[in-house]
Amino acid sequence: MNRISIKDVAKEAGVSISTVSRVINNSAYVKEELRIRVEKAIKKLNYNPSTIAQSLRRGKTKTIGFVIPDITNPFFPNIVKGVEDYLKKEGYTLLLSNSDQDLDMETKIINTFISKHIDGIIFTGTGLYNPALEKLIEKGIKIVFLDRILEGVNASYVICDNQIGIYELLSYLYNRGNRSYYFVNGGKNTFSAKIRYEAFVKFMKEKNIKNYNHLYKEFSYEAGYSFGKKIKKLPDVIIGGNDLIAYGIIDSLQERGIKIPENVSVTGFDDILFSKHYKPSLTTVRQPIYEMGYKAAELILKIIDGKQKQIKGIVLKPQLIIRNSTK
Amino acid sequence: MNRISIKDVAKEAGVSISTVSRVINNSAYVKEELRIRVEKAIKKLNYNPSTIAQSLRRGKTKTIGFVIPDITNPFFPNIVKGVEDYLKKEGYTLLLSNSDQDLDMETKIINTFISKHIDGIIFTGTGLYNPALEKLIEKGIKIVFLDRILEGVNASYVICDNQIGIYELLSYLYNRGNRSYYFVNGGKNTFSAKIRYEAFVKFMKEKNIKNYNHLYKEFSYEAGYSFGKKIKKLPDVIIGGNDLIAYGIIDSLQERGIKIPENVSVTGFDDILFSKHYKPSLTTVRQPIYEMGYKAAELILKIIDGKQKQIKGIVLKPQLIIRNSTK
DNA sequence: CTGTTAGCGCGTTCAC
DNA sequence: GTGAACGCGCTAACAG
Repeated sequence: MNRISIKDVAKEAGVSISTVSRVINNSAYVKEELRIRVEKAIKKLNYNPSTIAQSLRRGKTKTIGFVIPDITNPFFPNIVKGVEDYLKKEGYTLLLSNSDQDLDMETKIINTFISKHIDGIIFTGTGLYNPALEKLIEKGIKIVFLDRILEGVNASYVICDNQIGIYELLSYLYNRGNRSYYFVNGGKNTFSAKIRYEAFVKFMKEKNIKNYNHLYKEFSYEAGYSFGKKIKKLPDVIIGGNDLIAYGIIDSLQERGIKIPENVSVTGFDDILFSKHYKPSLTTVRQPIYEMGYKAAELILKIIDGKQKQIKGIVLKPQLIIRNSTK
Repeated sequence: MNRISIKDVAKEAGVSISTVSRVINNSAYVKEELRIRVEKAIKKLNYNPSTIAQSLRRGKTKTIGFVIPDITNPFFPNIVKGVEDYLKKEGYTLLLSNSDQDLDMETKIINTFISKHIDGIIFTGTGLYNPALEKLIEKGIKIVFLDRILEGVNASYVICDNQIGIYELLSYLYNRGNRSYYFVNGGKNTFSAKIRYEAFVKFMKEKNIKNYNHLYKEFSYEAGYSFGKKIKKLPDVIIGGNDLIAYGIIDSLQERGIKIPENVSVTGFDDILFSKHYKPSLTTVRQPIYEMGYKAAELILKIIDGKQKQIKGIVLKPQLIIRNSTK
């Protein structure tokens, strides 16, 4: 249980602690001979510098907090991976925490992060405005919003262009002759659902389509499933707010003997891991999930390093993926 | 950018920093009046105690490191959730890191963890022996192995009883009249693959089955897919080393026009999220994934608190899940 | 080029 | 019951 400190190394090497510090950080020239002695001592004692002491001293922790709603939602692992990969590359540590879609938990996490002196935070919140965010800004902790923007909070963000995604999806379907649409969307107070809804309505107006419906439910398999169980009159296309919803719709319709895409087309949004293996494979809009995480990490570090002064929004392009759930 | 420290609070409240400290930690009685003044000051200044200063002082960080191979593998999100949920409940923080199945990365992570003074580590490694683990033990950092045991390392662990899982699966299949088996397994140097292989062979011997094959590949969809593309003579059952392998096998066989389970039964292991929605839905062995994480977190904290002195192995029971990919 | 020293924010004696 | 002072491990400024 004996933590080895810089003192022990100094003693072992017969130098002062500052010399050890210099060797560790390569912060000043140290005579070859001493450096070697220090390095040997470090090896011998199995010394690891204490990050927490360094952080206390430097006033920076090289740690980025990342708040996500739920890691078990298949959308997030890849985004986390993107964040982590970039941060690791830059010598930063990721502090990840699930908010479980709960505002209080979100607040708690933010406070923990503040206590832990994180240098910056990447925020994929529950979708509702959280006053704790002000505190963050007040303390000078940098923020990047990821996958959603929060009204009233003026901060940098990385999102995917949902409007274009919906537009391309609908254009494709429209050009193939589909004329009636049902949009089964995610939760009403989420950024993604709202923005997709807007893009949907805009397209309907643009093409002067009257035969359409829209419903806010939830971004889950079950939401899609329960919808598919009940729907009476089938439109040409059912748009799932995300892939999970589409899966649920497909399964419930198939159980009712309805054929996809022969009787009705079904689409998703996200292109998560299994969408290409679904039966039928899912026509959907691919978000560059990993890249979104990667870019967000890149952006937050830029802001922290002062290389990015103004607020910046990065908007990534989605990609229409045509598979076998549509005709 | 002005961090508020205990000093500021003390000044604001007109007391000494020790009094503030006592209020924060409830470590000694403080006169009602002062306590209230301190609490007011904390509120007013929006003060959060510095965890890193506390850690430095106390010599404990209330942080647990968790090494996993890859968060984008659908097996892991739930296990992470289990770990995180328990740790949060106990006021601990989780430090998660992906090793990307790379031994060097693993070592790097361990060193980072040591530098960060984690109090304990939950370890789901690449499967190969890592000398850096000795260092951990040497430093008195507690370890719990999760989902795998490492030969030669004497430490506590939480695993699922793979043998029973395989046994029950095979018994079921055998009792239904299946007599020839092909086991498409994960990577040769992983704990899970080895132990499942052993259980498989044991059963074959026990029932005196001669008509069986075994192959070490990889725990991935692609591994299963490439196998299914090539296999000539179909056995009664193809056992996938995990669900992903089974998915790949199913898809490739179906593409060849082979019907499942009519022409051949296919099984998996794990019961990840999509297995119940697969087509056909997958017969598999469910591991209590979330619970494994939860128990591991519970165990590591027990060890840290000194409530668990001896090395302890927790073995969770799997559950046979019969669905439509077998006959 | 190297050593001495102050202090980052906090908890914990030890006096009072 | 409360405050002053020390030190956790480290870096940065300063002195030599």
